[in-house]
Amino acid sequence: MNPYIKRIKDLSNRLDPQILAELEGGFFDKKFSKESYLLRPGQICTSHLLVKEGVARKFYKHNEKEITTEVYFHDDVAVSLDSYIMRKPADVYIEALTELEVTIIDYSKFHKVKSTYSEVMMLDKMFIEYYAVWFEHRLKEFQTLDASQRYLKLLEKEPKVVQLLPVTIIASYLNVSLETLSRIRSKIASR
Amino acid sequence: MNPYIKRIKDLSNRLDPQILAELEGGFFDKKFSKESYLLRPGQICTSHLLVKEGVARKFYKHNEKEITTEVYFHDDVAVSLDSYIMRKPADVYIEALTELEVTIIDYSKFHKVKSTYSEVMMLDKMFIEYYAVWFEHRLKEFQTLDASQRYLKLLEKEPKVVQLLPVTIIASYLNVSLETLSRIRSKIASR
DNA sequence: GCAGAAATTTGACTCAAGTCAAATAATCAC
DNA sequence: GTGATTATTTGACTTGAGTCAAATTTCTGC
Repeated sequence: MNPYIKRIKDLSNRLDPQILAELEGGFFDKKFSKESYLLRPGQICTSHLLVKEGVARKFYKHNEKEITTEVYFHDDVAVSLDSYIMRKPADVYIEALTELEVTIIDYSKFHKVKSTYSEVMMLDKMFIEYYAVWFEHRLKEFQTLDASQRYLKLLEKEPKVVQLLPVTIIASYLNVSLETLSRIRSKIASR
Repeated sequence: MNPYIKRIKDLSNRLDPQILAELEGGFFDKKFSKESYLLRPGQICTSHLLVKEGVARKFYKHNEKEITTEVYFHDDVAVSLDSYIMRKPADVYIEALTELEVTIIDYSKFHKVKSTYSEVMMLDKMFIEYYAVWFEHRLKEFQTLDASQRYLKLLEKEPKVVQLLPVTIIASYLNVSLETLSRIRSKIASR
């Protein structure tokens, strides 16, 4: 696990029991079936979705083509930041790639607890910080690496994505065509 | 000005005078000469730099090539998020492109005020949220637009960048070669 | 186990954008 | 102003990655 995420988790676990109790009042669990959507364009994203079991992804459509921006596994948080923060309709889908179980952290309840306890506000801020830095790195990958380098980096940093997901989705995450990804893989295999 | 940034500014102005006074104790102004660096790789970024006068940019080097990630004008905040948040050595330069005057917001002082006043923590969080969403949009531009479309979008969203900066820097911001940018411009001019 | 569907690979061709080199144009120092 | 330096444009060529089409492999349900 990323050390910053680990720090956020540790701090969360050490919160005052009183606060934890209040927080959990705003959590509830929900199951989604494979291929169903947790969020669609046009909806406002009013919660954070903490993945308990299964795999999900976020993607958007551009000229009929799907572009996957994130893949979520156990303990990852799925959210359309843009929609959640700006309180405007989302332009992305969040989709269950398998049977999925999530904990839903509702905005309004969470917001109240944050305003009361600055420790919670701080944890929320740390989560966004992590997100911002993650985006910065991902942008850098697109600016500096070609298709095969991006694939190798993914293999190194997120092997689960490569192992568990179909080529279509891996390709859309790397922003290359199916065919190119297939060629990259065969070239690597033949080395 | 972006509406979310406007909201942050309005809220800042409406802070309790007591808080404002404490905050300003941690601010100080500094001048930089053209082509000097406000931050270099290896240094830890321990402050936010609020531009009062002049233009600056952030860039990194990749295989000898400079890649400009952001350009800062009056009222923009320059910071290496990665270094500032993770408290680790930066891998970017922040450079004065003109004579430059900035207000330096020191980490440790700012941190103290944030822990005391949750309104300030909240404003800081809003700033990061803005940053994260900005990065998300910029990433999307690289994933969906070709070189000329990126140029046209920059012209539309940040005309000052195109008007005030040399082609070298505009090209490195769009992540295209000098020559390609030059060809894009001549093609657009001849329409 | 087999037919049909879906996913993946391979081939042939195209094109956006890069590189290297040379030519202009703009800017600066004196 | 003039020559020198720097910035920008133009030309010729190369290449990474896309598209469309066909072949092959893998996965289904029955």
